Amino acid sequence: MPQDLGPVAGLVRLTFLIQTVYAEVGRGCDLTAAQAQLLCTLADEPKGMADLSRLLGLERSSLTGLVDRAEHRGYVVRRSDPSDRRAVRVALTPEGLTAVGRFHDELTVQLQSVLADLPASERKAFSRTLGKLTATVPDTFTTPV
Amino acid sequence: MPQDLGPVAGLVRLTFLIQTVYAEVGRGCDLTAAQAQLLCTLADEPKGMADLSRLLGLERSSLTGLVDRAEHRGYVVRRSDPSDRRAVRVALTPEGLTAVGRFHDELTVQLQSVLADLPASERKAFSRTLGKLTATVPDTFTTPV
DNA sequence: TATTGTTATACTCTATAACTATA
DNA sequence: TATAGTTATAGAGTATAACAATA
Repeated sequence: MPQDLGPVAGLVRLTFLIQTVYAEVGRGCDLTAAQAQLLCTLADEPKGMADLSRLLGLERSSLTGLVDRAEHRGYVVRRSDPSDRRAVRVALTPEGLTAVGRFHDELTVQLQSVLADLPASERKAFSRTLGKLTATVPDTFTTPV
Repeated sequence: MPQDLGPVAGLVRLTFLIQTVYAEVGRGCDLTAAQAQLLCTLADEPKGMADLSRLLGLERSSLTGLVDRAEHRGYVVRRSDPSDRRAVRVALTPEGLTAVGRFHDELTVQLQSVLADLPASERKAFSRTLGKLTATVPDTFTTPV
């Protein structure tokens, strides 16, 4: 019965489902969704506020508070950028790295279980299509270093 | 290059993409994402606060404020439930129906364009898989009456 | 002048806990 | 007692506008 609602409704429903899982896993790691996304974005390397603004799609002023709170919780630090005295580099602390590692692992488990009932061939085809659709989306789920 | 990140990363990226489109379309209709979801959930028929709480995955107390703001903007009204004097029925106003119609149409256009580059057969297979994955997700994107 | 980031402000969203009224 | 909904409170997220410092 829910099969023929069309791809658009399917996209909306899938997004709702993944958001819910994302938020639940975050809560289990004591992270809000926004914080988890921030930490994931920093998983590969430190970034400036302007980079983060572009990658996360947030205004720089919104980011100030987000980074403030993450810093206050000990997950990130602001470092000065030696090559530009206006800029800061936001980097994960060891605690931040641990948190994002846990988040990444648990989210992987949960999302794999969302896909678990699909036949392997269908999962593979689905994955390939996902890759096409998101080719231009910034990667906010890199495996932490 | 982004094709072989695996299905889990693909799901996260797709969700990020759809959320962004959802929020942008909402802004174009002067609706936040939460408000748009509320109105979409009411598109088929009025519902009580407890129903909405379950469908949207929000605490009833959170919903009070969400409905307050939507009511203040003229999109919904609270009506008393003749069969239970504790309960209210939240219903779309004509303005709310118009707003959700505009939102639904524009989101449909934008999401169709996300899928537009897929070959028809691939889009069909993708849609079918979406249906399977979201069979248990409450429908928050019914076509408005 | 343009860019980097912050501050000030306001609004929205959400949760927990305590409450009222009705079933 | 259990359920429907609200209030009080607090914290988080986000945007716009104005600003300071540096490029």
